[in-house]
Amino acid sequence: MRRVDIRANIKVLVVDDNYDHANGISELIKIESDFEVVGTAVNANIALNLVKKHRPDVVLMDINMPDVDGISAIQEIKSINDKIRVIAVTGYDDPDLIFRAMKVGARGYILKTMASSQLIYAIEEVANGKIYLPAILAAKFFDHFQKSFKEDTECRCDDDENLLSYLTSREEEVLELLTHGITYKGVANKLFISETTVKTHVNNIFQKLQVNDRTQAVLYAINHGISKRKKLKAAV
Amino acid sequence: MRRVDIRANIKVLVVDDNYDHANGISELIKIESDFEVVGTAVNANIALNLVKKHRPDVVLMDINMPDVDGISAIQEIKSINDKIRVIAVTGYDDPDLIFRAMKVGARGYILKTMASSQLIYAIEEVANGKIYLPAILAAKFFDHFQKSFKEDTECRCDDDENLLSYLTSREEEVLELLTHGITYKGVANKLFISETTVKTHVNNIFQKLQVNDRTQAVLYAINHGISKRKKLKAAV
DNA sequence: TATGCTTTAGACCATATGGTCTAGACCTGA
DNA sequence: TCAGGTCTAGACCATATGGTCTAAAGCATA
Repeated sequence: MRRVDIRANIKVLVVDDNYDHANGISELIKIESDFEVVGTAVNANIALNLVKKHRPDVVLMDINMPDVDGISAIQEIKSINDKIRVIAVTGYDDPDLIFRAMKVGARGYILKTMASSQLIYAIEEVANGKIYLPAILAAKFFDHFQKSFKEDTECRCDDDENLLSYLTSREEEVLELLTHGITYKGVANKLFISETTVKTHVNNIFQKLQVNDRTQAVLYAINHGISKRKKLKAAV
Repeated sequence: MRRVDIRANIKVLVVDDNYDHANGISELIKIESDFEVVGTAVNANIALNLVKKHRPDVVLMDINMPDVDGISAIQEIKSINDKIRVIAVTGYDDPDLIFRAMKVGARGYILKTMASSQLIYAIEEVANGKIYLPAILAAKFFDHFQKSFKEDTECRCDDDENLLSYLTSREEEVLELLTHGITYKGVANKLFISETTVKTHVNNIFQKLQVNDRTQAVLYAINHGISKRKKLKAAV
């Protein structure tokens, strides 16, 4: 398949709440590329209708900083048809904005200040299944991405060296069962030991985790990852 | 500052559990670039020591698929000095592996099958604060990234069976406090109501959630996202 | 106005839970 | 062999928790 064929087939929808901007971008695309502009929209509703009607390959979605609905609009477009590629267009290179746009499914992020040739290139790349995220923006995205996980792990795992590590294997077993919400009697039956033994274990667990009751112990276990999958399974 | 100056200043540490690979890569870097290879390591411990000793700008970290410790190794290096840039080197382009490597702080991801010129380029880019993630890998990364968030929102909200919706707002409030692991007395104080009222609410909660004790109720609340519901409600 | 739901709160009782102590059996590493 | 940790399990006691019932006050709405 020749390059020209691919280009010619790309259907683009332009969304920008500023009517002049929307038209300007449309014109620019028509002049500087072979893409087919299937429509321009000045708000999310029109955009959604046009998406349903024309099934564009790529949507250029303006996301204004103050009125952040562009993010939700991306989400809605993706929910109509997940295969439609969305490129976020904005004047802001705020890391969190980039992060949120990519999170909800944008495949590209371009600044309005960038050259028009970049826009054309971005559309082509994204239409071909690639990600368009210029170096500076990629760096900001990953900074934010990594920071968000760092905070996550810091407060969950390596904070106080995870008190869970002080538990013996038997105690872990008991605590694991408690996280299913079963009683001492239930634990005793499951482990084939007496109820008083369970109580002994549980008291030791409380000591080690520095908590006062089973609920707190269970919460500690879940928050400090006795097993991340168990958290999801956790009965009831 | 001239380009050559920058290149000459880049200190690289090579980590690969295969001794020959590690040396091979080191030699390659020495021959094909002006970077300074400050050491090669065949395991995480040696790597960490060399990191402390030489403070490299960039660490090329081999992460084997079966023995995924490379991920933890990246984490440890970042905890020693967050400014050190790590590039993950591996034979696998598994989306989850890419995701996890970037998550813990890798600034680049390169496949062993890629050309040596790419490796040199990657080191330079990353040393200069950029992200190195080839188009194909970026696409895989973002697919995984976006999917993980999609599942998150889907599995929590779409079960309209969510018994939490039957709770009154006061009951939700009580349950929310229970998820912090506090006692009836504590809840009573926080809400300025009597302990017996709390008990009444709690009993009603048990009925509605079809559980038998507070632990199960708390587990239900967590697994069915009591906090997320609030956010959604507030938004509407 | 009447009905129903929510929030409040009490009584009464049974049992589960938690705190503390002691102690035997078993295993392991010094 | 001995010390120390783990797992087991009992006693005893205080209190927190849960089950059930009743009921008043406030509020919405049909």
